[in-house]
Amino acid sequence: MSPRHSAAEAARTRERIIERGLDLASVEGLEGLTIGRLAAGLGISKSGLLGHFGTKQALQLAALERAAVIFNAEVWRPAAGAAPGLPRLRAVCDAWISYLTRGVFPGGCLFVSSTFEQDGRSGPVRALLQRQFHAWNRRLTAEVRTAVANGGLPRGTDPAQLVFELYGVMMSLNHAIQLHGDHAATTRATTAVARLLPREGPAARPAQPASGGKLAQ
Amino acid sequence: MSPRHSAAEAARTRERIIERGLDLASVEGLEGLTIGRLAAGLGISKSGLLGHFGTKQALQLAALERAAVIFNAEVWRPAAGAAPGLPRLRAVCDAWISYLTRGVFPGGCLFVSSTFEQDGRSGPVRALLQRQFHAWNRRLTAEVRTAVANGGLPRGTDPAQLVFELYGVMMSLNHAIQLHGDHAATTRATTAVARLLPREGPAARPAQPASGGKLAQ
DNA sequence: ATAGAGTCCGACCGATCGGTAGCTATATTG
DNA sequence: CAATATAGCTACCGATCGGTCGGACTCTAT
Repeated sequence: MSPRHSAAEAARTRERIIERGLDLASVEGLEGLTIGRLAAGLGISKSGLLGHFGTKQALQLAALERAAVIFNAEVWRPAAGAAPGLPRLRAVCDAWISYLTRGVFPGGCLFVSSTFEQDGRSGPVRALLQRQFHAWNRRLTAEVRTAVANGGLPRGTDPAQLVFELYGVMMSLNHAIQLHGDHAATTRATTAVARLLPREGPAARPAQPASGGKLAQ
Repeated sequence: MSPRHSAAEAARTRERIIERGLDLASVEGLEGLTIGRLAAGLGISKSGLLGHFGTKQALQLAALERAAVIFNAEVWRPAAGAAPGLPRLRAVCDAWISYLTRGVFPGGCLFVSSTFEQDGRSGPVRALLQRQFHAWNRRLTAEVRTAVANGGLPRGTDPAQLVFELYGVMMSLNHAIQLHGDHAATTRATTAVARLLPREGPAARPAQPASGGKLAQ
């Protein structure tokens, strides 16, 4: 059969560990990602697994880095082709909602669950999470500023405020899907985003506080 | 000294366990609420602690019930005196924001952290969380309906949509405070709520998508 | 052909997990 | 005062935690 101790296979083993680890972590949390269970699920030994990372913490960090790659591919890349400013912002939100609705991670967005698990602690894992959120924050904020600059959003818009509210929509969506299995929340998230990112004409939409009835598809 | 084995003292011991357990759980999560650490922190033995609850799960459930009492006292009761409908809704949101900002639980709102920890699992703890969220949901939704009925909110308002968005604001606030220590988020949450719950005249406020500049104090 | 590097394993470590058994000390009840 | 109930203790259980160690094995470089 295939060689089981070659260098090429080792890289693939590392991949398998991280991929499976992501699924496990999104359900059980970064702390619940235990080496024994992960190894058993992969059919390898604990020491064989740990040989690739050294410590559990290194494994957690590797999982978070990989999660960022996936998030980027799922949420940012599909929107990268859109025009800078409001159109791209809307594309990002569409992809973001789709990413949460499809359940790319079985236990919900790994960053959301990890955040609420790691806040109140300290150490490299929490520090990495902070940096990752900060980076995503800056990307979104910059895009909002672009939208304001080229007229997509009204001049008085506060970028940090808008990003704060967009985060809220996505967290509420993640919560509704994961705890209640409520898929109607996808529509609500879409509606909320549509109200936060109005159609091109700044004065075109009266923007009811919570638009009911038929949704804005 | 004080008797150490009386029935009256036992009730107080139980109280101490739950109170300390709440603090621990809000930081470490409901799973990280381990019997050994909790007992050590209280200066009692594991078996002495477990005698009050029987199992860890019973302790978790007791902690959640108590958390609901505290949440109720912090968020609902201060607003109960306000006029039904929009005024009470605004009072609830004010109290809610204050509750999150003051850090009543050191690790952030216990329900928020527990939710993201327990989703993807099953069992009585998750079931209780679902029921508690559901109950709070119904309370908020009913209040929104009242506000619509007595003219505080525009007629087309979708209660579930509005509650969904309010949840998002609070989760985003909890996230910003706990992960980033960002207290400017309190102002942003207030701004977001002010836009979701407009002043009495339904057509009085143009409702910019993300009000910048001076905040609505 | 042989030496070295790297992969993976089984066995094991001390610590901690949730939980149990049996006991002592106290409070309450008669 | 005697009997009962119970709060809390020490000591312990099997399971699992993250992690270490030495060796078996495969590949690669010389």
